[in-house]
Amino acid sequence: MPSDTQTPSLPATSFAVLGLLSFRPMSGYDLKLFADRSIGHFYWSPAKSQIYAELRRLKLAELVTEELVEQDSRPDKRVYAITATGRAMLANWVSASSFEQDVFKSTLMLRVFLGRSADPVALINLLQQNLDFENDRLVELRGMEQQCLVSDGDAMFSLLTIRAGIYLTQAAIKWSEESMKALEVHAAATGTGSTEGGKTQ
Amino acid sequence: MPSDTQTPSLPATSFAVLGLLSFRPMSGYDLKLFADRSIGHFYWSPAKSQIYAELRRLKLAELVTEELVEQDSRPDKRVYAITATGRAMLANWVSASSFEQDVFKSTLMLRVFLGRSADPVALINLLQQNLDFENDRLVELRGMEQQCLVSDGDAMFSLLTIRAGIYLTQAAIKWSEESMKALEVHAAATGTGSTEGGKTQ
DNA sequence: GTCGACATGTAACCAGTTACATGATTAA
DNA sequence: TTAATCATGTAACTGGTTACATGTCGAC
Repeated sequence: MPSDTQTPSLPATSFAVLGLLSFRPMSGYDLKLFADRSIGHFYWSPAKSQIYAELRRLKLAELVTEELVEQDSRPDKRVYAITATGRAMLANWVSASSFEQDVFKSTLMLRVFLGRSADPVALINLLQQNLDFENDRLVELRGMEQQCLVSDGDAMFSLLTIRAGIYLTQAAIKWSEESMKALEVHAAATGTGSTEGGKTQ
Repeated sequence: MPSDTQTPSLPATSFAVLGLLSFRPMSGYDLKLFADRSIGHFYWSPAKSQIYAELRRLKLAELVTEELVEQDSRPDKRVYAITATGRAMLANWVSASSFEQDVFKSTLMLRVFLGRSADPVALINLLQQNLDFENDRLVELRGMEQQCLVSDGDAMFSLLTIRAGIYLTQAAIKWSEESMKALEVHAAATGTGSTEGGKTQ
């Protein structure tokens, strides 16, 4: 029936915001906090300026309603709630029959690819930084995984995305370790780096 | 010595192009082809319009030189070559002491996170699509890995980035399979999908 | 003569970020 | 009074994409 009455084709970001509002009505401020600690962990966190922009757009498209809530112990705020149309649009987008390619860009990988133009030791340092970072991230994700496991109810979908983060992080850790080893062998073989003289800066 | 005589702070894309030119001089057209089959496999492939734009920028910054090459069997072309300054800038960027966060955005993960708003069966189909895609990709990467292993010389850095792709893809495959299973159990438990009546569209 | 590879670009647009700007309320 | 949290936005910019536009040359 609805076929293409309208397909303004909103970007994924809009659906991210709309999707968060499907959990409960929120203000832009709340949304930013909620986004950072939910989809922020696997996807990304839009800047607050963008969240406010998305809310205006969603309101214009009548996918959410805006209500001015006056508070006495805090500044007034605008609370947004998803509409029936919004829920329908959301369900439609989430259950789409095909999906966009992932976007993945790693300047670390680019640097490694261009490694012949670099000091191997510097590259090893970068990989160590990355390893530390990914290890921390893994601990954090493990904590979140536990929280999901003890909670009941809707936690399943969160759990799945956390698991994605865990597997991806494990892969990154494995890669960093392996690459560091390879570069150490390479540095030793070509005699670059620490064995060499000064060259501090 | 050079400290900060200039740090125009070019984006990673500029260094990607500059880095490719460090292998050999190329035209914009060549660069696009080369990018797609090198950094395109792990990082991303800039649109050709952007490559030409980057070349203009790099030329302006005197990191590359432009030479008009007249051809008789083909249209004339502009061939770009990295300069000494360019090589220095590149080496500096590649061996930086810190690096930018990876950019990773997956609308599939977003959809899974918002899965409670969707038909589980549709979600399972999406995961199956993803699984097929990642499996193909893994085969492709394995092929590239073999090519690196049989070739000698500079192949090491390529090999490392291919391995990154392999580990990441394996993680994605594991996740897709696991998530599909979880969603099937969920669909069966809540009685959504195939057991239900019509609801074709 | 027209198709495909080679070759280079422009214009319009859009998603998204950072920095800036404002202001209420409360607790220290 | 001053800092922190709550709260909402604007302006300027940039990185990047798609669609469009143009043209050479060789092969069929």
